[in-house]
Amino acid sequence: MAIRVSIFDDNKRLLDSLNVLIDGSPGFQIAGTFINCSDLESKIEKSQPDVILMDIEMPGINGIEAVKIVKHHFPHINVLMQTAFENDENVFEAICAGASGYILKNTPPSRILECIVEVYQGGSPMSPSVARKVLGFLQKPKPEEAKISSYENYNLSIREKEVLSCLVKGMSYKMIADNCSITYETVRSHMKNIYEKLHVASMTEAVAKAINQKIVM
Amino acid sequence: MAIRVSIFDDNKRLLDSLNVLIDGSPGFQIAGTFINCSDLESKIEKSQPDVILMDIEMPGINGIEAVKIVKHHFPHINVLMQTAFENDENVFEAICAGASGYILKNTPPSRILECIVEVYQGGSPMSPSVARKVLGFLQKPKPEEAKISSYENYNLSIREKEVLSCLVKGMSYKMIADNCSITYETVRSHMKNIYEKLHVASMTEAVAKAINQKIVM
DNA sequence: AAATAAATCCCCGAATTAGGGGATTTTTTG
DNA sequence: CAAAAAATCCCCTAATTCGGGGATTTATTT
Repeated sequence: MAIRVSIFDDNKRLLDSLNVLIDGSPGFQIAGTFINCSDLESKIEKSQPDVILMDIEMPGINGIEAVKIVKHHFPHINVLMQTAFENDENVFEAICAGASGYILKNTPPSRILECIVEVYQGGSPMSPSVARKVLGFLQKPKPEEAKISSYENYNLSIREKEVLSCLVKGMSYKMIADNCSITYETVRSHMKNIYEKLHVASMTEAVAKAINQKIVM
Repeated sequence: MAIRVSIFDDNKRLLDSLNVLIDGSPGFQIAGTFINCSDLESKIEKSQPDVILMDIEMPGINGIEAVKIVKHHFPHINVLMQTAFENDENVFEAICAGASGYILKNTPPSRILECIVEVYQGGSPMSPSVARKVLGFLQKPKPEEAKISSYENYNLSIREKEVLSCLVKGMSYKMIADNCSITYETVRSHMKNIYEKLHVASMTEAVAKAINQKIVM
């Protein structure tokens, strides 16, 4: 049984050549070709595709919005994104939106067919340069965390961090005192030091800074 | 100039066949073949590879540990991981460790050569099924966030959100009143409503919840 | 048109926090 | 070992926040 493919691309010429390519290849069948995403759901319901080939740059509803809609209403349909430009935000957003693959428009026709099959089989073909960006998203978080904890080291003492984390949980001085088995006055003392080290002057500021700067987890 | 490739694989037979494949292909050159990662740094220094083909499952230092060492001492060398099993943890860890590509052992020889070139050129070739897992890592966090903002909709009014965001910035009631051009008492009134909607009873709790639940940005 | 929600304002008293002073005892470290 | 840092405790006053009451004027929705 042939893989049914619907294509969304505002470039009429490209749309046609993809149509010819896919429909003319054994094992593939064009379910529908569309130059925009208006009335997207009915277009999909009528064409009943197994795989959608989606251009990112489109007037009106763009490819990323479209993927969100598709995955929301037809989660079983796998979407292969196609783009001329590979900028970080687009790649990231498309993936988060639920795209199953991401290839560049300069991908050779034979490879496009392979990618459609791979997507259909549950894989996620990506152009190597796109894949590198994707790996970057996963690898980045590491150094950032390192930066935060090394760059802005407020060098709070262990007790101070403990008190601060109690504060973030919403405890009052009294509760913190109880929790840490120290007196109210000691809590106050720690708080004063925390304020000085964090350069803040209120509980709320301290909490906000503690969370945002990931001083406490 | 040929791409210099070093291979690490504990399977002697596979190592030999990869050696023959790569060294026998134009544009490629074997820099070294090794059945384990002991004394890794000197092995790399002596062989001077452009790309490393690294098996994950190895006795002693495994492939993931090895990547970490490689990327730490020779960040310019791109590592292509190769594995028989594609379990989530390995994929994730290898990527975080700094691997540039990740292919399965059943990848056909011609494709392996392509992948080496892609890695060498700064791309990140991945077997489609691996890529799908990688996308999964990025897509997972989303639904959580979506849950938080849709599931737990505290339906704060616009003014309440405004007040809350001032609070998160560390403002006092007075400052908020000034900032929003309302009286101190109105701020209090909003705060009471916020506390009720958020199910909290102090500024600190409100701030912590606002940040953690991403109610304000 | 009536009901609901949002936004605004007011008062009181009790509780909590902030800022300014201290001081003592452990640890840690040069 | 001496100096520095961390952790503990205390008092006073001023400022701020919290939990109860209210009330009025706009939107918004039904």
